[in-house]
Amino acid sequence: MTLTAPSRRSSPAEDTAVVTTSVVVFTIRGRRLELLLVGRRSEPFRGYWNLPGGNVLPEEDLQVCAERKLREKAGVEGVYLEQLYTFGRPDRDPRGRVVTVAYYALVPPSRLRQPAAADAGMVGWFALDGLPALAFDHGEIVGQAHRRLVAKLDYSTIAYQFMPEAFTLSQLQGVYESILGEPLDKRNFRKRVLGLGHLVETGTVCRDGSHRPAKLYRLRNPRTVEIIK
Amino acid sequence: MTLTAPSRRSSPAEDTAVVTTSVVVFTIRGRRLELLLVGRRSEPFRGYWNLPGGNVLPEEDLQVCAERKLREKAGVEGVYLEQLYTFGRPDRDPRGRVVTVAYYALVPPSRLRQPAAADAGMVGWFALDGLPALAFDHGEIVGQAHRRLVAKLDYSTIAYQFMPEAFTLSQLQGVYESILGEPLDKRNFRKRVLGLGHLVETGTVCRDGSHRPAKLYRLRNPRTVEIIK
DNA sequence: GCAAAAGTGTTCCAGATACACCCATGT
DNA sequence: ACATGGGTGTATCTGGAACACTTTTGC
Repeated sequence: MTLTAPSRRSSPAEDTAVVTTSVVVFTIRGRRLELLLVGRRSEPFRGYWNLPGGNVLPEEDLQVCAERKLREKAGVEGVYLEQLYTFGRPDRDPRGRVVTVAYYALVPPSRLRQPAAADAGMVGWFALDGLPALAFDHGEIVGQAHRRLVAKLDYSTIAYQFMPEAFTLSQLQGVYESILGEPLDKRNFRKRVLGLGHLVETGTVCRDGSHRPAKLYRLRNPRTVEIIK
Repeated sequence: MTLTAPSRRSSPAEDTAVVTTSVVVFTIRGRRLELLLVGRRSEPFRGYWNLPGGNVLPEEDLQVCAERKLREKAGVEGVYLEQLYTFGRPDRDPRGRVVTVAYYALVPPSRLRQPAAADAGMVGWFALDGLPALAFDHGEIVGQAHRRLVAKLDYSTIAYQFMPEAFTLSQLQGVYESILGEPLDKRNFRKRVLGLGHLVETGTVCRDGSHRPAKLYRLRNPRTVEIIK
């Protein structure tokens, strides 16, 4: 039934697969939604880009594996990370059976290390609408991650995960507009977002140009994503 | 539960795992949401119930594996089946590293075979609020499946997947009430559901008691689940 | 004629949308 | 003084929620 009895599992390679995690790491830079890719240096798909990821270690939890990849490739920890979908087509990797548990992560641009590469290897940030050809089925994974992100925008507070500790309402609106790809009405946006009561004024302001300073806000409950409406 | 793990079959050399699928098979019988469980005849968790599922075959797609389990244990094909989440805690199976890709399925009660068991083995339908203790982390899987189902109820037409070809609005309302666990207003329900335009009258009626016959409806696009609003 | 479920409209309220001007600052 | 983004209120529309009686049938 669910599992073959241990006694019958004579050949150890039988019914096993390599399990990996891949992470779609999103950030927002310059009002554009971008994601992190890693250049492949070996076959298959040498010279292509793919998502950061790798094998799940024998005693490692799936989520922990994704966190590790995030640390190794993006150099960040403690950011929003959610399981997305599991990809397991038998032919998706020419080397053999590989089942990939995909995650997506949201990184505030303020948390990006300056050389985006943490460990060795070629890594780079790419605008979502301007991706190179991706290895394996990673294009499909990216598409699914983006759809999930857009869907969650309007029934949760997930967008706040792109924000630094303190931020202005205009910055927050910019994040929404970057993900949705369309402009929003300023007054309605502010009315709605303040009406939800998730934000509190810090009391400080942000002066960053020759114009009126903007009030800074912070989350009432940082680190939590709430379902709204 | 106190099983020793003498045959713990982690393969330290290779990062491989046994990959299985498990399926939370929902149906609605007698205005109650029920799901299919299989009795375990061997250790670990002998005598407990668990979800139908089993190893993914070497050349088998994950979804195809779930469909196969659905056929073997529930005796149904072609019903709604969606990937739910992947469970991979290193210690979730005392025999070794097992990564389970969980699915959930919705079966119209009209499609249930009379002896619910297709192949050999003890299987049974259980009301969601009255489940026995489940093996492994299957209780957690069921909880997540139920939450997903409830969430999808009000932004998709997923409930229709429980309906036979032709059905009355009262039957459809009963399905919603069973899943949500609360009564709905008849007029508002009918107004909303007819307003969406997914249903068409068949022209026939259903006489099933000493009262006015009910109009039968069918889906404009059966087999598809649409996102609403 | 009575029991039992089918069928049907209106009012009300809340949340979304559309829309334009003054404010505080740096140069 | 002027350029720049910050900040604010109202009228309207739309979709959801509350709510009770008539209709058709079987017995």
